[in-house]
Amino acid sequence: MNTITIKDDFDLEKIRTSGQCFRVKRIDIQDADCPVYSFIYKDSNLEIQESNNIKNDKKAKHFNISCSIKEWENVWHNYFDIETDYENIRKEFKDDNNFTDTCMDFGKGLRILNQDPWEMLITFIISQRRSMPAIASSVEKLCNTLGSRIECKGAISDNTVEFFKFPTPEQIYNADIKQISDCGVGYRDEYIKCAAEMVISGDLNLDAIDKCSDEELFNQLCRVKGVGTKVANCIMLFGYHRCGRAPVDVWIDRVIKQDFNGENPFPKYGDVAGIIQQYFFYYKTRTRK
DNA sequence: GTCCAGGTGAGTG
DNA sequence: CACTCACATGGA
Repeated sequence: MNTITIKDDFDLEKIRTSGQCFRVKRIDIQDADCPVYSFIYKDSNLEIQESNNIKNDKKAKHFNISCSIKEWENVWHNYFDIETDYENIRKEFKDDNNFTDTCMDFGKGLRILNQDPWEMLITFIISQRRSMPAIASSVEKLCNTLGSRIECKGAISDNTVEFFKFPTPEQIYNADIKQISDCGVGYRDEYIKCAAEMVISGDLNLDAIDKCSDEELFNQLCRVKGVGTKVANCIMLFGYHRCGRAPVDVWIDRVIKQDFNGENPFPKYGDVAGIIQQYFFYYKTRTRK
């Protein structure tokens, strides 16, 4: 176990409930000040726990992590988007209006994660017309049924933990359609299998399109059945870190109508529109106002 | 039972 | 282009 220090603009509980990641687990440990959070990225599993032992620094937080410092730097530092200065972004748009200020204050500590594009593609195909808990449930079933099992040692919560990787395109394509359907994905089962076929055949190269412009990347993603404007923007924001993209779902639609007089505010946020959107989304879904 | 959820594809005008 | 409608399922 190792210890790291991060600027006080990083909140694990907010990230877990922010609606961009659906496999983060919170493990409440008896007699511990802070819960342990478990994250998965490709083959890697991270357990991370805020440490309350060192409380002398107000501008920084300290965390115990299950991985090596090297793995933190190689994988998780980028995953959590540590290099981006969110405080500076919030400062830039402060006093824009009351609502924006409230949301940015409320959501301090959120990050836009750098997640696996393939996982984002399937996860957000599943997401349409579903609640966040329902999405999480389907994704977990998909992993547990079709994904490869991994055992890793040196965790915080226990000596060894097991987890399931997100299923590969091959694992999904080779699965019986009923296995996919049994994950509770409804009519989206065919979309999921289709997407896997496109990736396996090379028709859609998820690595190569990382180099594309926003417009071209958007168009490529929309070629997949079940991927429309909103889902494509989610994949771009959470899988390709295109922070100028602001997905408009039912919640953000309410923000535009209720809090901006029906006028879409996102164009004026430019290349951080997706980040501002995330503050709005988090506030709206948490408070349900 | 009813209503809603991080919407989209297909059909029509 | 804009508009309508069906769509499977689970949680509140």
